[in-house]
Amino acid sequence: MAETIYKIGAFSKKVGLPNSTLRYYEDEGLIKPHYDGNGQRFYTDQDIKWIGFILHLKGTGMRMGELKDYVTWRAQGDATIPQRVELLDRVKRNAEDEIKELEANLEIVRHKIDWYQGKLDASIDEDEDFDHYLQRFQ
Amino acid sequence: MAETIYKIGAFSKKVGLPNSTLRYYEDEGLIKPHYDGNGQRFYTDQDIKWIGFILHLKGTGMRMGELKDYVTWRAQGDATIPQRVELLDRVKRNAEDEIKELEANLEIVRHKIDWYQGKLDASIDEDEDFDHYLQRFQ
DNA sequence: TGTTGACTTCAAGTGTACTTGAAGTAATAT
DNA sequence: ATATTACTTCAAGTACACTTGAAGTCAACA
Repeated sequence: MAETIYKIGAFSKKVGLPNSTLRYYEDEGLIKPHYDGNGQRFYTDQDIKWIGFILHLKGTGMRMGELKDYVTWRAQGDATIPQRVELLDRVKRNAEDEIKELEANLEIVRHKIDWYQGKLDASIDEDEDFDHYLQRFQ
Repeated sequence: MAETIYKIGAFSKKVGLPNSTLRYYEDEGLIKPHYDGNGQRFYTDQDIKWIGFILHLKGTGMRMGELKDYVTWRAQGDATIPQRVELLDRVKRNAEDEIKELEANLEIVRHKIDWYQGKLDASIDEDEDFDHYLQRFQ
């Protein structure tokens, strides 16, 4: 089967990122599309996979700078695998911590919602209860 | 027992926010410290609790604008409880979604780490395996 | 052939949540 | 008394990750 190619507009729709972002990522060295005889970019299915992976990494909180490091290391071959693993592992731990924190804060918000809903049924003095409530989280 | 009061420096240490942030929050209407005869702010234990709650709300992703709404509604009394619950509930759902997304992305990163660690043991062709690996997430 | 739409580069602008700096007054410590 | 620290306001600056605008070239279709 022949290789499918995408110009920036088509690729943009395919991966769900605006053209501007694709150019920006290219400027930053995260993607390297090919260029045709007229100087227009085109992308392949390989690029779709790669962008997908980038988005997963970004989705765990990886920064542009770290992503750039990763790309650089990847281009340098297997010798840099330890660095890459270290980076991924740090990002992983950060994401895990973030989830824990989110869960904890979420728990407070859930309690507060419950408390308000109780208040909608039976009218209690707000200030006193709010204090009492908050004391549980100090 | 007499009421403990804190000037901004002491309060800053107590709640873990820089003075500048405390002034900023005040400008934005999130906190209302008292002022002494010399025009200097002071805070009470009430304010500590309130800041604590604010930080929990921010920790779930609530924006300044939403926080301002919340404060405004709170000042307006019980009639605005439905709005407050609606806001908290939206913030709650956003946080839950964010956690789910983080978990999903984290899963990809964990697999990738495992894969790299396998690669450190047995040398496999990177490009082929990377492709194969990525195909599982399309 | 013309016009619409997609593409190009490069610089400047945007939003969010602070953070820093300037310039000065007040309180505390030696 | 004086030096140091804490405080004040207000405006401007910062970081991050894009996003938009200007000014122009190229391609596709009626």
